[in-house]
Amino acid sequence: MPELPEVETIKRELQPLVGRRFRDVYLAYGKAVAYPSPEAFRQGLKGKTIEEISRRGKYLLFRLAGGHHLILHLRMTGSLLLKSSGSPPDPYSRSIFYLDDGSELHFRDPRRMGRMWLVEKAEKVLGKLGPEPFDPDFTPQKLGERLEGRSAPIKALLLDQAVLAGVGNLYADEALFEAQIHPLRKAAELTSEEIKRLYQAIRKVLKRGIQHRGASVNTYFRPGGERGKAHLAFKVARRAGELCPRCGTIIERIVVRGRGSYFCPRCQPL
DNA sequence: CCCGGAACCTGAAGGC
DNA sequence: TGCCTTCAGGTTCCGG
Repeated sequence: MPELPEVETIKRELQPLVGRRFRDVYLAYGKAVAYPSPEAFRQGLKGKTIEEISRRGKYLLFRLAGGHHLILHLRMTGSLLLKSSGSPPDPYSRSIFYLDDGSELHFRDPRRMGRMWLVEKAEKVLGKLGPEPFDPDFTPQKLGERLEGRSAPIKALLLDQAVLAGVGNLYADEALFEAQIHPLRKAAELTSEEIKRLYQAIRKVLKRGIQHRGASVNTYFRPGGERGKAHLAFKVARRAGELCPRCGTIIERIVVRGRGSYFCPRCQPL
């Protein structure tokens, strides 16, 4: 569930960790380490200082002194909680990073889907990602080029991280509603006017999500344990049966590529 | 290469 | 009260 606005919020709120050093790492769920082995991961982190914390798509990056990168992906239910030393244990804390000032960073993940990497070159993990929605080089024309010749539903391509990085199921629905485009429209058949609207809608809903510090629809928490408020501003996502805020029609739910997709059948005609 | 469906995971919620 | 089904969704894998 953490999408770009949630990961961006976490990145911003973890900035106090820059300059801290990893004292040790506890791994309760070895499979969460995607690369290298859990033991090499632990040994590789020990004693390393965090020089920078950044985000790319839905990935969180810790650049470490000496050139390595710790990369985390929270997938659906992951969250990172900053705690003081000796905090009561949480059964869903799959990893605990112990820092040199006594604080602890808990990787909490009920559904065990989150993954971690320790690599020299971040490109090894991030290589296939599409453009960042807020990159100045990302324009409506660039979005159009990436949709060219694609017959898949636009909703499916918005979720494809190789097309565009950072958009997930909730913000995809919000962006399509904002642009008044049906989720099942074939991408290649969108007009340049619609692509421009979609481009603007994507940036608008992501920006709004960041301003609200993320959407807490289920297990998303900010590093201090607080919830985000972005879901309160959602217009169609997860709102089947409610009324469209624009025209009053009942919001529908369909399945696109196995994902629940919410839209207004009147504002977003097929 | 492109597309769509299944699988990975587990807790919450709803039906009977 | 309890069992069963459905839903949730980011990513990867696989077959067509």
